Amino acid sequence: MKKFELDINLRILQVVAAVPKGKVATYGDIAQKAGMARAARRVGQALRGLPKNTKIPWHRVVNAQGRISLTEGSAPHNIQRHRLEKEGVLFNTNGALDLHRYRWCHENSS
DNA sequence: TACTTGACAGCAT
DNA sequence: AATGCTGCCAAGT
Repeated sequence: MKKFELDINLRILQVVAAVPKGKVATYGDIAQKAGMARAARRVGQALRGLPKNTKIPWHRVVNAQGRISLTEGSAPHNIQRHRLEKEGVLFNTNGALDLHRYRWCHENSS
């Protein structure tokens, strides 16, 4: 059996699902919170296997540059940006969003 | 079985 | 600022 792999994906998905609406997180953040500090790529792979109708808010995950890592002009990229904008996340002319503003900081208010 | 690729990120040059 | 290397881990060729 796969042992870990399943569990890892599950953890990643849980972390992604924990990102509040209107906020974003980087692959590195997700990886770290999932317990794999430098396995940012693993996060992308986990998200990559998600079905289109998944409930996981994968669109809230962007790269360290605050940009959508998917190929620009591609459908998924377009979808991600659209969803983020719909949640109030604004993009610069550069095609990037302000991580300093939207990044899901490890705040534990309350 | 070995090498390459990929929704990344951090550091060195 | 731009480019290259390394680490990380799974999947594809």
